[in-house]
Amino acid sequence: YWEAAGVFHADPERVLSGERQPFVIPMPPPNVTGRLHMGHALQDTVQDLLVRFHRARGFETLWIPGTDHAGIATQNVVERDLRARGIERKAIGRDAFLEHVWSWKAEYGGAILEQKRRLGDSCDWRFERFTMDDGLSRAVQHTFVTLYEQGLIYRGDYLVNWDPDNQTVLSNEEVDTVERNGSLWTVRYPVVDAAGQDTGEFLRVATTRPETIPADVAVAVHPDDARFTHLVGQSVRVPTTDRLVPVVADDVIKMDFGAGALKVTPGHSEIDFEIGKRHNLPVLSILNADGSLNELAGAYAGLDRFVAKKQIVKDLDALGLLERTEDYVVQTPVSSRSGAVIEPLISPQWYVSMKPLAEPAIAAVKDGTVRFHPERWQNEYFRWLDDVRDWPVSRQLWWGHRIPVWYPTRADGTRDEAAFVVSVDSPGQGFVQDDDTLDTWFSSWLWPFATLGWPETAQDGGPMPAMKAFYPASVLVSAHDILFFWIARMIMAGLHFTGEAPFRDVFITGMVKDKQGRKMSKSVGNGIDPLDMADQYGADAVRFTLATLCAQGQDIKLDASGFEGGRNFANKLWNAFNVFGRFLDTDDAAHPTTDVGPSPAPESLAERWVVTRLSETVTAVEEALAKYRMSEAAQTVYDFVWGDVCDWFLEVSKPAPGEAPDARSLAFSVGLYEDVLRLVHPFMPFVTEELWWKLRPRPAGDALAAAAWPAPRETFPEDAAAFALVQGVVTEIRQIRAKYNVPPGKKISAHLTAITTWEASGLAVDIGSSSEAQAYIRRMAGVDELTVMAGGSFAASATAVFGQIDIVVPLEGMIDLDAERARLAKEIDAKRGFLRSVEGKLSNETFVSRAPEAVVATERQKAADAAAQIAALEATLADLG
RNA sequence: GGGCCUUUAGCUCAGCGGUUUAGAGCGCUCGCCUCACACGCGAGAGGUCGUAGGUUCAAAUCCUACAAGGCCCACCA
Repeated sequence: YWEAAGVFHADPERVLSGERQPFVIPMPPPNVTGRLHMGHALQDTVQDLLVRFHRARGFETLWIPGTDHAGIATQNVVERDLRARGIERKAIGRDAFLEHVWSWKAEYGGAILEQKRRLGDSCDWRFERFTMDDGLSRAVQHTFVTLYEQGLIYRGDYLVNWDPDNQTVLSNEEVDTVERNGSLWTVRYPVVDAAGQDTGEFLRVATTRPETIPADVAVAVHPDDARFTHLVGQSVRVPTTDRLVPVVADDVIKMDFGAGALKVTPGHSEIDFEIGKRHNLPVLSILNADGSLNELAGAYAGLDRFVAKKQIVKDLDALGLLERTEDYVVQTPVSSRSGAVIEPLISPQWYVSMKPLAEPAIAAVKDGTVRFHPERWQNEYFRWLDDVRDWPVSRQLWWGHRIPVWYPTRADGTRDEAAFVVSVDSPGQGFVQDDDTLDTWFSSWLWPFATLGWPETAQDGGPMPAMKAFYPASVLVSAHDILFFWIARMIMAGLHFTGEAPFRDVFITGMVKDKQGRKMSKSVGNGIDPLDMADQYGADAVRFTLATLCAQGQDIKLDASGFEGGRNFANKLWNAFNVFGRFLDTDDAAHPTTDVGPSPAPESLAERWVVTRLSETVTAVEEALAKYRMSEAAQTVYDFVWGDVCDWFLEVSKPAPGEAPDARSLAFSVGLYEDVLRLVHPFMPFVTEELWWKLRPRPAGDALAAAAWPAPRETFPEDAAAFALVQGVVTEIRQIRAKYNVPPGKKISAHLTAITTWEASGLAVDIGSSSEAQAYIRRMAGVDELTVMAGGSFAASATAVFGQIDIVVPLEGMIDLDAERARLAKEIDAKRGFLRSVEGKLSNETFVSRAPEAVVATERQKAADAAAQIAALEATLADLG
């Protein structure tokens, strides 16, 4: 219904005309292969909460949905799928394979967004984008060419992280380091003289990777290491290959580690690569793309790297060159995708120069253009950007944006790699395109603006209307695991290509963990499926519970039973409606047939109290959401609905058994409940929408999802205080009843003597003359005979009379005059101290200028309240005197 | 090796630029199928705020050190 009515549509015109302010969230696009997990559910709950809240407040609100083509992940899924049907990717070739991927995408690619709709995500689905659709693809090509022209993309032979399983390069961020049990071998390298003869001396080298020995080009020692100074400049014989390599001195060598000497293998190790550059050493690469050894490895050629390792150790031992084998925990790099052990490998790849992009991105966060919530994540962000490395963007995959680089073909059919042309379209006949595709993040980093039409331009040459109206976005909601992959890069791309940061706020949610604090994962089987939970408890329950748990920045330990709380709350909301709703005239579809009319002004004490509480709650929720305190907002709503509306308002105002409410109070209840539904709707859209239609007959299209946030209502502080006093008296009497085991149905008599402090402290409540207050007390505390004496005596008591026994019980805490004076004096003292501190804060210029306005206003209010309370307390004390 | 986070009730956690009696949910105890709701109602028990110092009229909150647990980054072969 919502979607059919276009409730979630955002219209650029309303922003461009100045009619409305925009509020925009770009949804982090999930992988097309993905299935909704709890992390999505959490982030979507937060996003939808913010989106519905702003929509209700009159913002032109746009939540842009979409999916990511997810290069490696998708290629693997489809490849596996095909293999199960006996089809090999390489056998069918690139074009046929891509056709399979596209048809796979057509069939299954929409699943995750469907799942998000079940959660009630209020996206404008007309804006749905896919990172490989035409528009985004053009943006990607354009970006690559532009960066190349600006000198920010280059091709080079560098050591890359090679995944032999997927046979592609990975960025550093895609590589995890895990500890594995391995060995540290000490190997003897025979020292040779100038004539190439063994001197009989050995240089001992420690290594965890003996399979790379055939690629050694030197042995390095520390220049200050007296043990080896005589060897520097000499040569050693590389075991198993008998090549002669020099001994070099380099101060990165740690003298106290292993044997104090390092075998230098620039083709297969990062530090060695650096050492090699410093000493002008050649680079030997002995690995094939699939992880087997090549012909340079001599006898080991063709063996898999792990087999070769064992074989070489065995051979070294046989040659008498293996001195020692120790158990050793090896820090092993593995692919975060495939789990394969990563090999550092020399290979030609395309790189983006990151330093020039990083500098403006750092500045944008330093000067507050982009703000992180919680703030501490900016430190992580700076740490990464300060030390950012160039980004290898080419991937040896078929599924992705093909690199817009073209090579001329020579007469013999080979390509001239040196004469490449960088261009979106083919330069013409005789050119072939680079085989590689771009890293999947190379499209996602353009997401906030490429989804709005960038780099297309309007007729007048300016940005497209959607771009003009909805860029930059308001907030980005994500978890910290893609801070570097995505968030930082989006900020860089936004600033570089559009001149503006792509969003103002970044809200980083915690990660959802299992009950024991472990990451939820398929392999461990500890995941809780949000859709199962939605089936079991309802989507609203899932949403509300997640909002409740979404405290700023903390990871969330989730237990499936937690959703019961959300379910119970939804149920409470529903049942509360019945208290008055069952008195409405309805048709067969349970929809009201007559309108009870506009909500009348509050009359009774309870009505004036509840309206006041509503206003306070609305303000509190607004403040909490402005600060991204989701759990606090949810808690505030919960307390108001359950604690105030249900436990008190409905209990004191509902009709007695067998009676019906009068028309006026029914109209009041309907009006109040409408506001309650407006308030709860962003958290629980489904139940509230359903109930919305049960309150009044409404014209089609008058959906709650399109309705306004509760309008400010008049507040009645004195009545609110009076009602609070009634609550206090009721609670006191209930305690007495519980203490003396008075049966619940038994009516008792109560005699109250009001004490002066109530009056003097500004709460001028004369229960004795308020028949309303007395009625509430009778009803809520099970009292039939109630007598009240106002003022005069400071001894207050309630007398409970039941059966044959009379008991006189003092109302606790209200009798001892001296204690009362002391308490008052202490309270005045504390209040004065408090007032001093608030005034101090307010006179602090940095605080006043830097804190949000709402916070300063709250502080001023606190000061005013405190001053008033001090005056009241002093009056009371004087009165007691 | 650097950096960050956490430590508050039996459990999971709030507690925000220090100030009233440190809160919630779940669990627990007692009493209730009271005509919206037992997915509920009423009343309760339960806390040396990790430890030790310091600043302050005042500290769970700010500072220092320590302890325990977790996370991120980094080229000890």
